[in-house]
Amino acid sequence: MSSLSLGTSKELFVEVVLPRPLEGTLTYRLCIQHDHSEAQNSLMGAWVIVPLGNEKLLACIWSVHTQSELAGHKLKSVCAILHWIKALPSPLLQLLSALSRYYHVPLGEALNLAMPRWISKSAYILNPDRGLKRESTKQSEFIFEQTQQCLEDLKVYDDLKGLSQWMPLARNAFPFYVEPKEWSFWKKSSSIIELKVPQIQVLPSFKWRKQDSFDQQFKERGTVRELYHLFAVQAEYEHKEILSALSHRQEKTIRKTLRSLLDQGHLELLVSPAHQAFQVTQDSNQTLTIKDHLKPSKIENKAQVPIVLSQEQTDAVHAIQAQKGFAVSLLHGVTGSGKTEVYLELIEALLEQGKQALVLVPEIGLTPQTVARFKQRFSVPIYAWHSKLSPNERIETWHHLSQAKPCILIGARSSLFAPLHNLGIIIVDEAHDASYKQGDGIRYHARDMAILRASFEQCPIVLGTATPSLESMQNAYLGKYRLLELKQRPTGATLPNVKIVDLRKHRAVNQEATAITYILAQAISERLKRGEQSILFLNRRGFSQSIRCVGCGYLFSCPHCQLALPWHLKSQSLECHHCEFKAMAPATCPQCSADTLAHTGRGTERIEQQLLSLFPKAKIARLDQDSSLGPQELHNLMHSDQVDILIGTQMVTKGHDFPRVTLVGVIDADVGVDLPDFRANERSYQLLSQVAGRAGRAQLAGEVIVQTYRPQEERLLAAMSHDYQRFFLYEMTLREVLAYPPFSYLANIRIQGPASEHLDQTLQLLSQYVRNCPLRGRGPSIAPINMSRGQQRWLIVLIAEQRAELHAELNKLKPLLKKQSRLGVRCIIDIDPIDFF
DNA sequence: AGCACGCCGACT
DNA sequence: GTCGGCGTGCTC
Repeated sequence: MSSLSLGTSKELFVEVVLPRPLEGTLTYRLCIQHDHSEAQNSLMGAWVIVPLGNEKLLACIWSVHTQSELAGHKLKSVCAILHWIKALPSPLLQLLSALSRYYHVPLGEALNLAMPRWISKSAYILNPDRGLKRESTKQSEFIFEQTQQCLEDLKVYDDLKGLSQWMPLARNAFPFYVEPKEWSFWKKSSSIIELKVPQIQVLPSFKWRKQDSFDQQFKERGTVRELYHLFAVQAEYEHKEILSALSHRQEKTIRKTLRSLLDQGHLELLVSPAHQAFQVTQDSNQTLTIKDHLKPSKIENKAQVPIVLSQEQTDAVHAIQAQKGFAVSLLHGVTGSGKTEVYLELIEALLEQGKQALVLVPEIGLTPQTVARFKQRFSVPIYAWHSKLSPNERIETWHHLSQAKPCILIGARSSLFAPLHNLGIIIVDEAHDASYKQGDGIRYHARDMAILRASFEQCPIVLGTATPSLESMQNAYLGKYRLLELKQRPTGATLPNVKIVDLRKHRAVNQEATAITYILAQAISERLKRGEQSILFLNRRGFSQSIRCVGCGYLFSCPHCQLALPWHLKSQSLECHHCEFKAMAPATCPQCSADTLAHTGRGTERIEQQLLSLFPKAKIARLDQDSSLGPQELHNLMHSDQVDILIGTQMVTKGHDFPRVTLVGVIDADVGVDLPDFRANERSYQLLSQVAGRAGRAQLAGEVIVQTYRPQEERLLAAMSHDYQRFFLYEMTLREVLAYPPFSYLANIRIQGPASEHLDQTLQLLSQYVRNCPLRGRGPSIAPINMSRGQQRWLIVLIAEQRAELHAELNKLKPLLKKQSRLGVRCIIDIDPIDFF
């Protein structure tokens, strides 16, 4: 290299990942000022602005090199390093890379998962290209000259440049006055560029440059004079401080004066690093101030009563702690066996070592309760991370996590990609929960990615669940995971009694309440008398499954999805649960015009109605997606005894602890098992187990009554006898015979788009592929759920005995899918799918 | 993804 | 003769 004049400037080549569906990285030039050997390391994962085509994009540095094959060729340069956003930690880079390969997603798209996208509005940076030579069409020469002129006028340019280090500034964040005309000229002449980048709060301040020589003018005129007096006391003020010190003046006047002082060179503009800006902001309902957590952390156990773990719990904690570095533990404990105490104990030990903990929970719904529980115990900051965070909360959390101080992050799927810089443990709570699998976009499984992240972080990971997925349990038996069992409830509560009611033999209690047998009604009535609570579970919302004409058999179904249309009491209409379709039900059959329409099947709304007729004096609440009951509200209602009977869908099975519930009734234990999905049994088992666990969690003994048409099925019997082993052995046999996971590996290919020649062509090509494919394959078959507006959905399932085979085949197929995708036919690869619709 | 380039059909 | 459709390929 020729330009090593003083060794102060060095040219590097950086591989950059851009948020575009590009498979790999692109190479850019980067000049850094000081030749620190660390510089190269700190650049890994750094956030930068780079040019791509006509745009400037936020991107991430993947790797740094001193040479490149592409050197000498048309390489563009990095515009700016956004040094105030902490670089992605390298385990996260590794995770994205692995995810990209595993789920067959371009690296650039995977990057989106970890991008700091708290974009507020447009931000502006100085154009790095300005002053560079442009192609000499007359027009651009003209603009070039004008720009030069403009910059001459812009005396504060150096200040701005110093400020910027490419700091993006919103228009109103400029701390001094900018004429509207001037602003628009800057924009037109490309002196500044509009960007969509993560924008942070900027804390500009002003410094008086020449303290000794004050001009006469400052002693005379109003605002200038006041500013002079201000700066006589202290050389430097934050912009905000100046505004409040001169609050009797108009803000515009102050900004104008500041501008002129800047232009004359009396003032200097400074900007605090962003993370410092966040030290002053503070969440009012956070128990700790942020300043507190910046102090050397003192981890104290806030629990008033010392927590005594049972022998089983202690053993589990020790077993997990005995393993060094990366290790997966499967914590299998029945509901109420105290898994959370194990988590807390493990986390506490790691916080003491100065580490951070990540706790994954299935849905946002139960985050507040979990957060509360953790806050009760720990004095370190506890952050929640979910899609409903406001941009400000997101920015703050991001910066706090980056500080690498001990803290706990509790969040759903996406918190996996949060920039924790000192991760000590990952907990996956309710690890079997299907909501860990992302259902759209990048269809990753948070449980699996959590394991990968832990492996890159070299830290332990705990999968906690009462009903492990077959895959997880299989891995435990194969020795890949450490299996830890919690078999007892430390509170001493006994497991509930279970009664299975065969619907083929037992009639409904009366004509009004067709869904409730005499046995169940009797049990509810007893609870009412004793002042105890009951929960009734039915995994189907709405009033009825649909409406059928008894005369001709016509069934109302969704015109888009071809699925039965559930009828809703509240809206008095038919509502599709898969698309937006909604319609009023006519009084007569559209097919035979008879008035013999009748409701078929039953949903939670109908049960609610039947219960009201059966127990007119009882206080009844309903919990499902249609009821407006919030988690907090429900909690209050249940604990203040304002509810006698709670009826709901699977929402009632999650996370709650209601000590006064002594009866759980399952209205129909067979809902969902007839779906064309090999995991239907597993799901049903998990649901039933959870429901059964709701009864009798405290001192009062619990009872479970299950109504079913299939009292002999293993999923039911195993769930009711709290016998996971029994279910596991039974279901594994089935899976092995049918060669389904965990005995094979699946991928779905979803094809969707408007009906067209391209779609036909795609299907043709793919069906040809499936026929010649060495893997077992099904399809393309039309998906039962079709989308609205003439869209079609088709599905291909590929089944392989080895992971490697599957990936190899998909890699072969990918170019074709990509090509068709650009023809308006969306082709999506879904690895380890959980739904087959 | 966005965008430019390029190659064929219907219009001032 | 051009405008504009979309199929194709590239972006450092």
